[in-house]
Amino acid sequence: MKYIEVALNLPLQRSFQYRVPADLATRLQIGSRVLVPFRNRNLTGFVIREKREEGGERQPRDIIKLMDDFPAISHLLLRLGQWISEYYHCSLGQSLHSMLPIQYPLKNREESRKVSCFRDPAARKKGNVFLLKVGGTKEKTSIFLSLIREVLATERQVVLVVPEISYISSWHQLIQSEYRNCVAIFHSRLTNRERYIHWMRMRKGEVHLAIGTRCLVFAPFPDLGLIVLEEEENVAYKQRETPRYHAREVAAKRGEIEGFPVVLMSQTPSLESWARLNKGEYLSIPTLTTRQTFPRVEIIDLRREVHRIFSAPLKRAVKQTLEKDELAILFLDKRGFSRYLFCEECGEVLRCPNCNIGITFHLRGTLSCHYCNYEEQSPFICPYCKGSRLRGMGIGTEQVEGEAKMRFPKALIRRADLDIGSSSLYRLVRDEVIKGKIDILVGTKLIIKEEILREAKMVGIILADSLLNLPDFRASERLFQLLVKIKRSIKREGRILIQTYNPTHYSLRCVKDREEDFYPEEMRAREELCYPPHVHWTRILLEGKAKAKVAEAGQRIATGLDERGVEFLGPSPCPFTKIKGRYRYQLILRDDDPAHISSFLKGELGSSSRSFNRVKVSVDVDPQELM
DNA sequence: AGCACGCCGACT
DNA sequence: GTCGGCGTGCTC
Repeated sequence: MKYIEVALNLPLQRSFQYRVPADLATRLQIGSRVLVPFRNRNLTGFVIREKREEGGERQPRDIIKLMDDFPAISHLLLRLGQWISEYYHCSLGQSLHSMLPIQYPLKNREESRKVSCFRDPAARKKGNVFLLKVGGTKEKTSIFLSLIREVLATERQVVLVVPEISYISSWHQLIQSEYRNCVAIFHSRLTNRERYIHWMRMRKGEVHLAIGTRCLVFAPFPDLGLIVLEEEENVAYKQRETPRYHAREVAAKRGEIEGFPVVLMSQTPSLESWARLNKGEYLSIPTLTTRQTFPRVEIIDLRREVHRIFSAPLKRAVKQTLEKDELAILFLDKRGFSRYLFCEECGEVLRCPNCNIGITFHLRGTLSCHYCNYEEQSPFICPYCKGSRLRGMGIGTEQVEGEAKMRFPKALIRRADLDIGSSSLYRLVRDEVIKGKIDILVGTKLIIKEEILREAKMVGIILADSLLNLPDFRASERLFQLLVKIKRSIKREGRILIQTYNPTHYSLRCVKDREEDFYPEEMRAREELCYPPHVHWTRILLEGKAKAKVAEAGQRIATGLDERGVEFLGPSPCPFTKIKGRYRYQLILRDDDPAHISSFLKGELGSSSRSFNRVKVSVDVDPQELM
């Protein structure tokens, strides 16, 4: 091998050619990581092709060194990377780079038995995706254990992917008892060294099981036999930076390439997965429909209540819960005391100077922006008209906490939201909950986790409308999923009280009465408006400091889309029009033909993006967030 | 993505 | 007269 093509972690469609010095030629393979000179700096890249002779008119530069003792990426993972770069419209270098979150050189210390990472999957049957609708935690864990027993018996390895780090420890404990010391853990908060150790144990086949977050779909196991995703509908499975992949889609593709099944577990599948199951693209795994008694769900019509935070029924329910010395949870997805300050004299709302959105009032006497963390002292007079009648509008968790303290002075009340900060504080609250030290827990989505919910006897949703009225077509689905999760996780004889101004909404009705009615009804609503999963969406997000330029870039893209006959919406300002000083516009491509879209993105956008001066263009395929 | 190059406006 | 913003082009 004299010449090679190298994919670099740059937003460039092309790869680059280098010459391989003779002493390295024998050790270098497709998928090897190399250090190469690039302009005036050195970059690591992946060997994606061999070349017998140089293609260009000028002599390519030499590679500097081979990073590892063995190829970091198998040819099967390389194929997966190619699929990611095509489907999610990023460069191959970018997708390969995100598959290997290791900086250290990979050393093959003891000259181990040659691990075959390069087996031929052709003989294997096609990978299939199964949707497993689970009723409760016990059912979920028992099915999972029997699945892995089956696969491990065939000497192949198993990966369990969870949405976030906090889910890992309970699974680990569950598995430890049966599979001591043969489980790898993988997530972004490991140290470089830990990550290296776990990665190597997987790669060498020293462990047969791994639990971790999103990036574990790239686990380097030599002979992977199963990927299980827990809570497949969770938004955290979508990566927010390039490559903006969805772990569910990547897992399914890897299963197809390597010939193993993928199991999606959920109590409330995403509408996407439900639709695929109905079309026969996914298969279902029959479950032991153990009909268990569920907590009672009560919907409280706030229009008929005097108090907005503690309606009469909610107050009674909390009181009863405290009398029985049980835990009550009060949920509201807004931090702070008041959501914004409003001047009753001139009508102005105090806004964040960087983000142009209402700035949240906190009891510590500050106004803080929840998007950019800008903070200032809360003024006593209106900065616009010097009036003195500033009023807080909208409720936040601090206000709920305050009200609760006033009404239940003897209760031990804790608030848990991002304002109490780090994960160590979360663990503290969790441990207090488990030890039964807390009477009332007030919090945001941060506390909607099984390990906390299962200790609760009562959950009060302070204002369901705050989730329902978000400018996102998935708002109904997300609310439904959240409520069902609460319903399945808290104590059986428990109660859920949902306060709302919209008591007849189908998300609420279905949680209360017949859960299975939700999917067809939501599906109809989506079809009418051409929303996913009926069509695929691709979002083009434009960001820049000069508003006019951002809008202009949007217009130019719109013109290009028109010329190619791509069906799209926009350009329009995003619901959050300005974040961290940057104006934001978006276009939604909703063409049914992915070829249309990809030819546009590759051609028009790829070549002309540099002329969109000072405007950052990003493409998000199957977006999960449209704010 | 970076970074160099080259073009026009306001300043030690 | 130059410093430096910003648009453009290139990277084996």
